[in-house]
Amino acid sequence: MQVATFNCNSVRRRLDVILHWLAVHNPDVLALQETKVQDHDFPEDAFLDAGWNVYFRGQKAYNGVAMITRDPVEYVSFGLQDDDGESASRLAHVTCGETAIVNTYVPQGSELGSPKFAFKLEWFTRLRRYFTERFEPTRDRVLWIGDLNVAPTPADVYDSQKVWPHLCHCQEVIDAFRAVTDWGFHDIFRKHLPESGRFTFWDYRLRNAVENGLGWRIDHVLGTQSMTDASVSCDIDVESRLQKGSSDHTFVTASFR
Amino acid sequence: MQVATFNCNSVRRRLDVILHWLAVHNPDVLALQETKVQDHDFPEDAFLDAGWNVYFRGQKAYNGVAMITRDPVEYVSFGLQDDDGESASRLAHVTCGETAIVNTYVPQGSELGSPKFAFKLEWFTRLRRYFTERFEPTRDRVLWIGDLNVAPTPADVYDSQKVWPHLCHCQEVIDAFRAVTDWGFHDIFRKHLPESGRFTFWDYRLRNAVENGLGWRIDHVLGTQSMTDASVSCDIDVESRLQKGSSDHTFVTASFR
DNA sequence: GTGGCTAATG
DNA sequence: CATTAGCCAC
Repeated sequence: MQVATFNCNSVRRRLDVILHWLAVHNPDVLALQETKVQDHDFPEDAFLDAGWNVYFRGQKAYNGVAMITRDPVEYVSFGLQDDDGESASRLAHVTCGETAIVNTYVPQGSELGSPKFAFKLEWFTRLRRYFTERFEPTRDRVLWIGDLNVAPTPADVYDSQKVWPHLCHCQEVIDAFRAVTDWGFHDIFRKHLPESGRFTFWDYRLRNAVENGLGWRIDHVLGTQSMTDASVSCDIDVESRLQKGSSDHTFVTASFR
Repeated sequence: MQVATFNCNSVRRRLDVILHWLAVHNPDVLALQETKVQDHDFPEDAFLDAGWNVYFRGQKAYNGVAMITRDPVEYVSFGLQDDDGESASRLAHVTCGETAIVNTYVPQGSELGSPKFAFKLEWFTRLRRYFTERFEPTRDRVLWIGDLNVAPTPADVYDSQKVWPHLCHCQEVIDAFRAVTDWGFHDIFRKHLPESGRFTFWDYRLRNAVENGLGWRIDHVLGTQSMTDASVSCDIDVESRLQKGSSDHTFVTASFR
């Protein structure tokens, strides 16, 4: 099984990029974040016409998640389900055979110490509860993927000391993230690619950020023990980020036995 | 000599289209309207690097004219010169050898009877004065080209009766336009292509307008008697309008002995 | 429909 | 730098 995640920064703007990537890589599941489109404007037919199944939930201008799958899924839901549906455009959950895949777009947090930052911290807490209430880490095959807006170690940022403390690289956020992983997630990406300098996001505002290594690893592939054991490789499609008309993030792929 | 006119609807958006067209057609002069760019943002280098000379005057968001020439010109000026420079982004005047070429982007007029409509009518009056003060129609080789925002005869609109009275096809505007041509301009386009249904502009908002013949002839090539006598052919590049990423107008070309 | 503008977000 | 929205013009 091959699973991928991509913060596409507008699914409409990135439609050709995504369809091309799907055609070349033919994954079982592609998880998208920041689709930035309301459901009635989602380019559903473009995916259906290319032979994919697509499940999505979005809102105007911000957020939005989608799952593109080769086979229809047995289960799909959106949101943390502890609210009135406000989180629907940040969490998509599908079941493919024995595997649950939870795709999240964790709030970015706006500014350290801001209300949105508090909301981000809470979001990790709510997400931990989401997992504890639904799964048993020693029993279930669970993948947590997506744009988690956290670079959890110094190896995950181009210059940890320089950026610290940052929205995605500060103690509070790392602790909040760790509180989720402590439930029972392992970093599948790091199992296969332990060296530093492997990034998944480069700010548009930094020119030649990719060439100069000015990136962040904030898009993740995490899994329970059984998923981690079953994983055989991970990869970042850096080339795609170098194309013009690309998202500021790129595709991260994981393969499983 | 080959001269062309093109309302490019943003020279920045249309840069590739224009450079490609220049490379293929290699005209002596290409007159552009609606460049929609301030001078400090005009893509001058792109034309210079391709071996062209370029003279331009624009403003923010609206209007803007440019002359692209194979050889440097002996004279260039902008505007009607009866104002504080407000008309500079609607009139470019160059001299190439014995020939004066005046490229205008006549005000569209917004709405029948509006202040902008009155401004349009005035503009033709001011333009007649521009010609009378500078040229002698029986002596001088003068070309008047550009987007004149007038379809002067029923043959110049897809359905004259249906659209009448329209900003670009009503008695007042036709009379104002005729007052200029009466000074001494002949319709060089019509000398070579007398049949109706030859259009240079198709509204973006009408789907398949070109295929359905829903166009207008509002981009013109007019000349004094000597220019008209020297003219050998005219052509509209309809194909260019059918490409995606095209302007709503297309290129009109005239060849001279 | 397709431009460009401003403003906000990231 | 690159999205979105809402505005305006043609």
